[in-house]
Amino acid sequence: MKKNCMRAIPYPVIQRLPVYHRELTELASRGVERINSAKLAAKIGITASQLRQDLNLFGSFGQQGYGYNVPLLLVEIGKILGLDRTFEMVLVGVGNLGMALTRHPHFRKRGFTIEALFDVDAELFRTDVGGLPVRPLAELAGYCQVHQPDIGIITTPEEVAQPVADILVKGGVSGIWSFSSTRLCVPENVVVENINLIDSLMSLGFRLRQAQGADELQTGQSKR
Amino acid sequence: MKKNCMRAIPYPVIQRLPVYHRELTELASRGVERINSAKLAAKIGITASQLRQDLNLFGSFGQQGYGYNVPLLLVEIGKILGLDRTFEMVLVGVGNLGMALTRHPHFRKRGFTIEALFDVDAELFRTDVGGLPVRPLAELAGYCQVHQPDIGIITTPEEVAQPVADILVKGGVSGIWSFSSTRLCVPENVVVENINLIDSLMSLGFRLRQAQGADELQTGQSKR
DNA sequence: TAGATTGTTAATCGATTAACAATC
DNA sequence: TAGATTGTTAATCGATTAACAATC
Repeated sequence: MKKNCMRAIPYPVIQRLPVYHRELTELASRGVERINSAKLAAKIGITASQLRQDLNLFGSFGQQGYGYNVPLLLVEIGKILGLDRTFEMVLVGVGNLGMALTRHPHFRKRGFTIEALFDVDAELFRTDVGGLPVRPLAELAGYCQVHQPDIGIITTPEEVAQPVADILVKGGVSGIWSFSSTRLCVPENVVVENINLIDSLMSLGFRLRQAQGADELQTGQSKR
Repeated sequence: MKKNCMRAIPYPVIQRLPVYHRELTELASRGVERINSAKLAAKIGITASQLRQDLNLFGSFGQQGYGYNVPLLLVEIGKILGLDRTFEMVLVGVGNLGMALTRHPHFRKRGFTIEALFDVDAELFRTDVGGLPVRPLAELAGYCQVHQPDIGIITTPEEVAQPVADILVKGGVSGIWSFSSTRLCVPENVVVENINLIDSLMSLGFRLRQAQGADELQTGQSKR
């Protein structure tokens, strides 16, 4: 019983979908057949209301008085997430992080495969990362024309993130997974997902201080 | 003119603070002396209202009719983010990602320094990553007692993320920067910042499909 | 002073939570 | 059938945006 015309899904919901998928995978692997929203939500750390609200954006997968069938719900969420297809990716910037991502085995398992690597450093052209040759950046545009990758991964230095994004966009990728701090300018039909390590660390630093500040207040050692 | 007692800062605000800091750093480096909320907000891609609202959670840093003094605001936000201090970190799990993070030069620049590396793989004990020796995991607890690191970085396989977190918590870290998918159970005084690469990629995949679905609708090629 | 722009209050919007009728 | 639990509507909460008086 699919929902109508798929209105835009709120970003917070999108972020929870992989979490649901992982939890259900775990349950299914343990042979659990059936679960209700209260228990599943508790495992994830959200309310049952929110879980049901989220699922019902996509359809009605449960049954009153019974709950949800684990394997069935797992399949449905997999479909929603597009795990029934594969995404071809190219990676630009074969530094430490780029290499680590290339060698990361988990992406392929979920249907995200890195098909080609690009860099400007001629030293790297001889090397081989995770079984893939490193190609000159100059070949990126041509490669995209021929192979039509879905996603471009940007792990370059800041200064070239935007120009690389431009090449990828011209090359026709539909999505960019960027690890740079630069807010990329791309046409609105291109989706950008950003992972910003420094920002994440700075947020952590802030919250750390805040927590410690709170501790101090509790122990009566406020700074003011 | 500092704000009173620092109520809990909403997480969305915390996430924007590093963005403000970066943009101001850029402006300052170009020698810009003064900026108003409208222009700064436009650069970042938010509303002027939001920017002013955010800043005023921490104090009044601007001046009516003038705007904000760039170097001054930069310093203030640096203080808010705790960039006037350093955070000592230990990293557990010296795989591809762990090594990449260790060699990443930007963290140190912002006051986040990785002081020690731990792993279970005896092969690694001989190697040296970014000038640091890799120590046996068994030494982690002892190391924490002696050196009192602020933050523990977890880049281990999923299965050991929680046990490692437990050791770190016992060792007295105030924050954990985790790259695992496991939702870590820690006492509430310990702050966890999670970066989940697979989830991020799956979100991107979903949005990609959604965007492509929308395109199809536009061109009249809906699937139903 | 007049113009610009903040700090801050009020209005809107969206997401989360609560409640409950529908129904398996 | 009676009990359980969903799907869904209504209420609440929080964050964003708009508006404007204060003021440099």
